[in-house]
Amino acid sequence: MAPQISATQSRTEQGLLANIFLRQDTSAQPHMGSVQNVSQDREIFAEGDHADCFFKIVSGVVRTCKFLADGRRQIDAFYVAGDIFGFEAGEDYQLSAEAVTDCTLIVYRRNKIDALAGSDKIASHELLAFAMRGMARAQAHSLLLGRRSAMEKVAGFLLTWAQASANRKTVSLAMTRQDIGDYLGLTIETVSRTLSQMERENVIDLPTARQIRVRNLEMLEDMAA
Amino acid sequence: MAPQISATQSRTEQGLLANIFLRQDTSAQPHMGSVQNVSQDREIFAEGDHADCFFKIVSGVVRTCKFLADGRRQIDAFYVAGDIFGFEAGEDYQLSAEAVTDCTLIVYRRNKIDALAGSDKIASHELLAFAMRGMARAQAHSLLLGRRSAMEKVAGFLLTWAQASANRKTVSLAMTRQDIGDYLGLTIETVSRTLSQMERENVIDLPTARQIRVRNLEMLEDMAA
DNA sequence: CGGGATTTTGATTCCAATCAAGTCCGGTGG
DNA sequence: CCACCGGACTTGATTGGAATCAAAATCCCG
Repeated sequence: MAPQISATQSRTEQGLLANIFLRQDTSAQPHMGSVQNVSQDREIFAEGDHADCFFKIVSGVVRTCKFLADGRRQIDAFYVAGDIFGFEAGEDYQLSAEAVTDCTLIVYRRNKIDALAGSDKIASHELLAFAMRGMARAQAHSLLLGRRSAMEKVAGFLLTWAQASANRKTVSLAMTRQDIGDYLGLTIETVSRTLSQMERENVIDLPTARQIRVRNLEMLEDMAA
Repeated sequence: MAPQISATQSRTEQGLLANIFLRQDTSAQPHMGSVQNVSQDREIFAEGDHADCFFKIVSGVVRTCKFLADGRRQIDAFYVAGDIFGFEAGEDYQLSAEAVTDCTLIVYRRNKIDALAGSDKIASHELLAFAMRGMARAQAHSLLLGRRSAMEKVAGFLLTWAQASANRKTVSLAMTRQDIGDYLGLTIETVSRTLSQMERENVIDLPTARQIRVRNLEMLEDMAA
């Protein structure tokens, strides 16, 4: 199976990085990255596993998360088509990764990276840019979690997805309320109530639970504070 | 606002600094980094400033933070001697940086980095490692903020500093309760109450407000969940 | 010492969690 | 096609933990 990446490739920062690894990858060099399908809710890797691979998403949505002793789950990030995840500083994965939806992934062996980073000027530069943007993403998440109301968190979350969405008016959420709650540090009930309240205030429409139409973007931005 | 640095020294740094950037620097290359002193609570750079410099701490503590419209402040990170901060992916700083204590910093011009990253294998490799560690740090902060009790947050915070501290038994906090609260998403009252409760439970001693002696590390680790 | 900032402690309020029913699909089989 | 099932979601009532409001105690630093 030949990686079908062109459709999502041009997307954002990570597309740049992908160019490095994938520019010669049509099907002639399967060792550069093999394709793997993962079905919904399946684990891709677990916290503590040896991090010998990293992944690029062709299609689908992935979450990375940690599980606490008492069963609580915290989601660190969601990744969509074009994004790279599982790229670790140390030997082992610090987080687990799971498929939010059925996914198609390209798997890369990690050992190639060190070689590339040292030998290829452009590659090393873009690797650095990728890591820096990962840092910025994690920082943005921290800022979304600290001392903010449920309304501000949910509004911020929706804005992120609205911005990523091609059509800014309607956002399709691949994840459940539980996923959103575990990402924002809220319960499913609070997420649901907050969305309902936004609907009552004519900021959004909820045609279905997973479809969100932004009626008043400006008001939504104000809510995110 | 421009970096208001009560500054003076401009000697070359001699080895305290990033081994990568300066490993060949004995005294022959003063252009590599100048030294600056910043006094307590002074701003080092502001969110939105053009990010033409980054910094390495020789001594003192620095916080990076964001200010919300209503005056709330969120601290993203604390940096101590040896740490590098202000290293940005984009053109501008995403956060402000302020001196928690009087600080001595080494200032690097950012444009040198792109050159280094491309031309020097070892430098580019270590730059990448730095960025990846920054990502891991930001992720750890997110995990500390999401759906955790005040007790868990404060315990986690203390553990971080206890681990960094040479003598693990006594932690000297450079920052105020307000700083800790703004880092953990708690009020000063809650931070104070939580520390008091830990003292009542014989987990820590508080000889002074800023000195914390860990009496029962294991219990503290349990509290961090 | 003295005075202001920082920290601690106390009383009350409020937002989100928890507990508890419902409701709404989306799929499946009769 | 439709009735039913089960999971996901919404809504309601109550509780609980941290915020807020308020005041006292302590620590610096001159």
